Amino acid sequence: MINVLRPDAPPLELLRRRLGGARPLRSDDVARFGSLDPEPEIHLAGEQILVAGQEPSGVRLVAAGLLAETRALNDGRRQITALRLPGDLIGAGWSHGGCDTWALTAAQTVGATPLLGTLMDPVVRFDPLRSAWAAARREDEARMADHLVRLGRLSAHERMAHLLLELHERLLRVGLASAQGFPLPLTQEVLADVLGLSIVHVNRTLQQLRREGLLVYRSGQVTLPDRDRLTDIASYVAHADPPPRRSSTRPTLHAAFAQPHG
Amino acid sequence: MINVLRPDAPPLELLRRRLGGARPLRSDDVARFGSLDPEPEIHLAGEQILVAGQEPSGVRLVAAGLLAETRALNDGRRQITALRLPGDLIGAGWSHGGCDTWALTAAQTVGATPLLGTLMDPVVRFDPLRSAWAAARREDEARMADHLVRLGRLSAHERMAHLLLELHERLLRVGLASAQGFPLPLTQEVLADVLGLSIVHVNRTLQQLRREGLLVYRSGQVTLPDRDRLTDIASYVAHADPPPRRSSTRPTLHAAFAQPHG
DNA sequence: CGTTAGTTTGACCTGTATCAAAGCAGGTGG
DNA sequence: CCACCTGCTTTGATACAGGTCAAACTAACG
Repeated sequence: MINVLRPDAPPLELLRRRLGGARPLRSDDVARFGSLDPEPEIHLAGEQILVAGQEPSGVRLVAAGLLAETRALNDGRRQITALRLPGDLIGAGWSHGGCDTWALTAAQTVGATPLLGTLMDPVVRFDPLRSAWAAARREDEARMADHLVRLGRLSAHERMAHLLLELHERLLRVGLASAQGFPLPLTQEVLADVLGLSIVHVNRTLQQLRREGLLVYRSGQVTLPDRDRLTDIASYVAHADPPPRRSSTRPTLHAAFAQPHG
Repeated sequence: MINVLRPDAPPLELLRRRLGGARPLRSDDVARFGSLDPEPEIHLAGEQILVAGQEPSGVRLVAAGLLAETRALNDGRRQITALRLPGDLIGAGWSHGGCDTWALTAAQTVGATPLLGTLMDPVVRFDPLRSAWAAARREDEARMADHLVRLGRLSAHERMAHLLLELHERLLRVGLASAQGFPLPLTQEVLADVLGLSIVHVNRTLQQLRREGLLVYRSGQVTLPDRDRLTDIASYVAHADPPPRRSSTRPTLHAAFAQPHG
């Protein structure tokens, strides 16, 4: 039924891969805390999963498919603040404030509240899973900062390259990508809403990447023939390993704000 | 010494105001958990406070002055991912991943690790301070989503209006703004780096707002003569009270991503 | 086959960036 | 007290990235 972005592994294993960032988790590291809800929920493509303002009841794990968190303006403009892939968590503490969550493709989610609830239990301290969980949260925030830079300071090309690399990295971790590429069943409209561009310009940007031999994108399947060059173009910094991000180039943030005058 | 953006209240009271969002905290709600470090730290304008990649040792409260979290690209482009005002927290769990933190003005921070550490202590459950803390984290995330929308989908004018309203709201809460305006000792370069615009364009945008009678900005002091109109222009949604953000206008996120073809 | 959602193309327009230079403090040293 | 820096703001001229509009093309789907 859900045949695209369906991992080869069961949800719990997916969560293990996802949370095991720097140092992999053993499967009992995860299982020890309990299990996921037995009954997964199925979402149709285009279905709304979480509503802005309405505090979600708990945490759910994306088991298959692709979700998006969106903000919409009255006039129809829309911004996707995050794409959620299999292995990602949504709901309390994970979804962005004031955003709706939609299924971009047919999708499947399973409840993870009890499992992640125990994780917060006081009895548990200094546990591999717990620190993995904290690391995952930190990564999530760092990716949001990435997104801010993408929207604020990168050109359309750089943005697209950057996004593709991010998705590749994330899908790779949960076993949904190969070294060369990954499935990406997205409309150009969705890409536009992620990247803060118009549909038409997304189209042209994709074409240019193709012309440059940096991208093959056919029937929802992305191939990146030259990741190094893309990385270079996008100033992409991987998050996989510990992120030793170098600091600012400009030596100081020139200050002296004593008495500006507007 | 630090005379701009210095609250009239001591740091602990500042924290109380800041965390008491929807329902105000009583001062002993906060004090009960301990006190802040006795020894505040002074930062010169332009000084770097936290370095990207280097996990900060704990949490600090901004007691006075203005900080920025930044990401920089090799070629000198820079994006400010967040402005931190008095009352805000920085460090573990609060600062954005992979960002440097700078003092934009002379500033003062005080350690809050022990206080907020006890807050996470298991013994404490269902406490006003704890839920205020959680709400503050949620708001922080929502503001980041705001920022994403600002950069991705708003025009220069809308961005500026939106930012001014946000700052006003935040400063108001900690008692640093009046109903009409607030101090904003920022360079146009900094505004540009927040809004993802060029310095020159920030200047022109400010001028237009002035011409329209929506903004007075002199010697680091902002006045907003017509907040309602600004709110309208920017599609600004306040965060102060519980945020009942209405959902998308477009009824569905048209899907059918079965087999797109790039 | 017609319908519908998505992609592609072309022509054109505009918001914002860039470059360069001039104005304006406030701070410093003579 | 003036003259000069220096950092910031303002202005003008010009270029370009990316938006908008409209229409044609393509491919699924019933």
